[in-house]
Amino acid sequence: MAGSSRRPRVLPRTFYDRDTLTVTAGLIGKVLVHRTPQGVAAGAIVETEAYIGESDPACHAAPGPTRRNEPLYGPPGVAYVYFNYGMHHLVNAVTEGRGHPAAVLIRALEPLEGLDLMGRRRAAGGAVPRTAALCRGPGNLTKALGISLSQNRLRLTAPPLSIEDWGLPAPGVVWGPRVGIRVGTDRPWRCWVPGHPCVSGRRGYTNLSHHTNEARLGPG
DNA sequence: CGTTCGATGCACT
DNA sequence: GTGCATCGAACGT
Repeated sequence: MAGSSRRPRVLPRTFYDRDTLTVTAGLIGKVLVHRTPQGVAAGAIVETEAYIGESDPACHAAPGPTRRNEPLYGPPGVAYVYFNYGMHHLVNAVTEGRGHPAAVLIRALEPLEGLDLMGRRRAAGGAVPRTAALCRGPGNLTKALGISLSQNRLRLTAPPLSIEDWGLPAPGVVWGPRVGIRVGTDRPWRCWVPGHPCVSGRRGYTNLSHHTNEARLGPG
């Protein structure tokens, strides 16, 4: 089998330098990896959302260039991390870029490596979440992987923070409205693996497409 | 099962 | 001063 010798391959910048919805779906099944002195933490991406351009009212680029959203205007393949609600860090992969500000929010991972480390980071005095919940939700996955503003603007095409192809089978995906936003909710730019227990939202199987009328096989 | 609501810090107007 | 690309506990049905 040719695949048996396949080594993890870091996605090149050209992967991100494409239509954002293509990247949004393409990232499903790829692996987000953070290598730190504490150890390696990695998980397969199972849920993403696209934020595209100044005309998208939910995109941070909507007000035009500001100090915070500057990475969106830079080259693709870079991490855009920001701090929200006074306690959560959210990580995006910049796409297109170069004057066309857009990014893919990474919303959930299936934990693959460094589960103990993730559990320690998530517990923080409390109980350790079960495995499926370690990286469920954009705020939870950054905590589990140790991603904060220190990782803002890092290239995703090289360690310590990278997105890689580990040769996992490409899962089927569905599309639906983005969640957690108050504007731009009409755009079906959320992409996820239907029924996957690590997808955010009320329990894994409430995310089956037949429960979400707007869900489709394509973003429209 | 469902919905509401407080925590908490910072970018932006 | 306002409003968050959230989370989880605390409630109501």
